[in-house]
Amino acid sequence: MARRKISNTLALAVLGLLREQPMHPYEMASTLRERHKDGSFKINSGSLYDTVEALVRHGWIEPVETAREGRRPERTVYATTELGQSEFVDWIDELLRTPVAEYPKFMAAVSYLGALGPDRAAEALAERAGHLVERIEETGAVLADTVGSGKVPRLFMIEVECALHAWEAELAWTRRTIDEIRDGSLFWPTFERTAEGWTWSAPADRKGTAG
Amino acid sequence: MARRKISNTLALAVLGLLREQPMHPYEMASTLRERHKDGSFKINSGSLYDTVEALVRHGWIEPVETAREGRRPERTVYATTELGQSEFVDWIDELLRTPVAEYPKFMAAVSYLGALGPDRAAEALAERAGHLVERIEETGAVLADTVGSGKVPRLFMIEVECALHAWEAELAWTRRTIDEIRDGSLFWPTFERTAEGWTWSAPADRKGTAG
DNA sequence: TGGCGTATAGTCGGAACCGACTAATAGGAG
DNA sequence: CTCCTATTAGTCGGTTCCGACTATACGCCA
Repeated sequence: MARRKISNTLALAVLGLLREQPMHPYEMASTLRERHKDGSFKINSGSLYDTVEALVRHGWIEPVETAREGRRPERTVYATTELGQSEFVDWIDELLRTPVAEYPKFMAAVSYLGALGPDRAAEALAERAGHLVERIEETGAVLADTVGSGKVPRLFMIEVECALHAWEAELAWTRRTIDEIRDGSLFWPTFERTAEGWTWSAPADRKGTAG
Repeated sequence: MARRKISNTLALAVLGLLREQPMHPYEMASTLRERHKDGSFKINSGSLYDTVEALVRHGWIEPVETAREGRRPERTVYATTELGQSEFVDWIDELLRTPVAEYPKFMAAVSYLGALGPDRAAEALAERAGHLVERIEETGAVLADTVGSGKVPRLFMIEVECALHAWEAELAWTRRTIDEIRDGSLFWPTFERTAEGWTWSAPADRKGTAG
């Protein structure tokens, strides 16, 4: 399976917007922010203009007008091509069907949870849990104010619900892990170097060896 | 809060490994794979060597030996410095405490779920659910074979449990959403351009408009 | 014994990404 | 009316990242 020509999902957002109307890049960025899509797409001016150029190179979008108001910088307005629209749909389809490996920073840190020792680890996770609660509340408020009040159809913000669900799961895992650390059910081994390699202390008289 | 000097978490993995023993980069990569840490860290030879160089530049690790066997390419063996070790712990602490925005591809695709239409969307999500089930089963088998059989302390693979939990949550959301699409409880509006902007069809006689 | 596949170890050039910067205008405070 | 800030619009250069590539050595089967 050949890799996609463009992999930055910001390009997906651009194609999605241009389905509605021709637009210039700056307007794309502000529209995405207005619609709270900046939680799903990393909007960065530099990347955005690079992405738009790449889309033009592949013939998925094309410039339709370059206007100038006063002596402000020129604005180039883009529109999608038919190729762009069909690629848009195919791309979404593929992204939905096939899970790909992601490498969240949190997972990396959890990998070395042991390095903090049980007390500091539990404390750090507790702080994270607090931040997650805030984030979940804020997101809930946003949903209430948009979908909840009927301003926006639910389908148009379904990804926010999805993210919310993911954070709730992370919060649940975090809390459970804090409890397991505190009540000792997550055993905390200690390392030691021996002649044959590494040894760690084990609960219930079990001894393990590696290397 | 100043940004970290090194942001690639692969550097974290390197620091973690060198805590045990001096090593050369190739060995780091194979050790990480052996320990199933390649699900939490994106291991890429190019990035790895770049990362190691960056760590040396910052004084977090240092070369301790350059050996050569036969006419094979030279191997440079590295060890951590004390600075490196303290940065390692601080970095983990920070990553655990502070959630940062991540932009998974799935979230991007879900943002434009509407573009597929209800039938294709449900079908695509169903395929994903199948892949997730496989992945969850495989991961469960790995855990059973390592932690379950007492070969490895649970703490050393805790991030695998964390990832498993996240996939299970994603699977649950995916299944729920498929159901909601199929039974019509996730209403699927249609767009139309009017003089004043955009209009979408709404359930129960409600009409929405956007600028 | 010669040829093929795999493991070892690392290099390199280009693509992608980022965020600080420029520069003009509009809007409000005093 | 002038100064200050926010908004609009986009540019640019440096860093990071990636994966295809090189090159040697080893095992094994025919």
